[in-house]
Amino acid sequence: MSKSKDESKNLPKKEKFSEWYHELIQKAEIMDVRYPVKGLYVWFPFGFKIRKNVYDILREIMDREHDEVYFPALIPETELGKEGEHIKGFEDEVYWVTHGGNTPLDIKLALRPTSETAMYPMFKLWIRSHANLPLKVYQIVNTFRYETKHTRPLIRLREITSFKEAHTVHATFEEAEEQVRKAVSYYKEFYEKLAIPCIICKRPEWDKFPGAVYTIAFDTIMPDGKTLQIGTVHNLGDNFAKTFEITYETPDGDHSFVHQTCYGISERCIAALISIHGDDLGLVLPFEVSPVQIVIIPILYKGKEEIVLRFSGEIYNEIRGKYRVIMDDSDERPGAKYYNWEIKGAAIRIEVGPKEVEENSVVVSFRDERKKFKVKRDELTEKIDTWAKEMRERIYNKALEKFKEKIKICENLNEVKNWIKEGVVLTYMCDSKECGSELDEVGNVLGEILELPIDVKMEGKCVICGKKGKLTAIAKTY
RNA sequence: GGGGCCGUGGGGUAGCCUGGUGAUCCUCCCGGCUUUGGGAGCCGGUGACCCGAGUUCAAAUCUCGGCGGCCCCA
Repeated sequence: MSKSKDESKNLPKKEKFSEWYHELIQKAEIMDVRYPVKGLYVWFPFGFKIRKNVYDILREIMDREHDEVYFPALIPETELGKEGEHIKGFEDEVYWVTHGGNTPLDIKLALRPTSETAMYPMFKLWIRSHANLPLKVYQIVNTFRYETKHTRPLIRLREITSFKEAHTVHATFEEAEEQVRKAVSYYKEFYEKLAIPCIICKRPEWDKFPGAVYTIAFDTIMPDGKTLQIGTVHNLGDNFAKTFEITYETPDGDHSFVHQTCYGISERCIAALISIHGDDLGLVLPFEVSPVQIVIIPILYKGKEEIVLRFSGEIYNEIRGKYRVIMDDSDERPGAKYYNWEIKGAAIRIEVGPKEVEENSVVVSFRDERKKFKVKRDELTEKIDTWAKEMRERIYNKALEKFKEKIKICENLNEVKNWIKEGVVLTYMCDSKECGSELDEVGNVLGEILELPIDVKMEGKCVICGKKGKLTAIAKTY
């Protein structure tokens, strides 16, 4: 085996995160990056299966109290421009449809950068009385943003293909507040299932969603120490209600503006999934979302093919109804198959050779640990659920360890400036604008911490002025 | 926002400076033989100079523009 052969087959090491990510996306057949338009990528069948498994979880959570809907992708300029702050936040990155065939359109149509302005004129028609409230809907759609910065598959896209956006409407601000709390707990549950540790914080005033009263965001920490925003929850107050004249009749016959929230998660959740758990050999996925939960590899010695295939076939038939399982009886050597399924994150590998047939056992290996051990044939099926659960816990704990290593509590500005190059800074910040913008020049102020998977004191002295401050995260961001 | 580098079979590359040979090597892929417990071997095969304009007898190579990609700094 020559060195050059090795290099052309292997992934770059994960320490070179940017290269690793770029190649893994292709080698694991998640996305084809060769589509000839900047910022647009193609989902391969395998990648799309990951997407389906992940979004099935998200959908299950949403379906508990939201109805799924679909609003059009085109928004008339007249609606998009109604909310002043909102349009200011997006106008530089809107794609416009200006012609129907060769005929210029009277009113230009925007490809949705997000759907508030598509939905809310309709909400005005839907909502008439307090009996119509609350309204809770979601949709999973593509959205378009003309990104001028460096685009990256799943992370910075011109077409976001998988934006789950929920929109709710309530009678009062307090009810909207309650919905925000629920949304945060839903997203927490979602990311726990994906074994992704998150920082939950309240975005500073200058970084909130355009048109919102406030924004709560989920960020995770990528292997290079930069953070990735992977979910947002906005309390819109009655800002949009006033713009779009969404009112309801109260029980005593008055008319009031509604209060709204919206919250979203995009395919960045899959970027996080891949980046946080993957290793030098490829994808590592929690059992629940892996497209190949179990792969059976028969080891076919000459003359023994038949007994080995029969034995592994029986196992395959026994578990295939319950799990996503593949029997790899292709004409490759076992070692090559191991590598191929490791890059794709097959969670459990079962090896069956002549020895196992004789002993009535199998050899099992978990993708995250890569040790091999023997299991009795009859005990195999009943153990899978337990293994899956333990694997998710191991993966989460490992992710949490790495997460902790990249966070540091900084006592002074110098420490902040040094650590920002390595990872996420936690420090204390007062609510004055001056201190905020001073810190925002060092890194991006993610905001006041609401929740963290590690124990830290929530209040302290502002790192700039020394007055009373709150625990705040600062980081380089994607 | 500013700067730099690059575009050659499906993937990775040599060739470009100094224009002219049958465009190099690895991998993938296809067919055959053989083999199978961590990327086997041998034989045979398919497949490429980003697009457009220009210079020239002649362009992968030089010039300009477009499109696309990568990296660094703010």
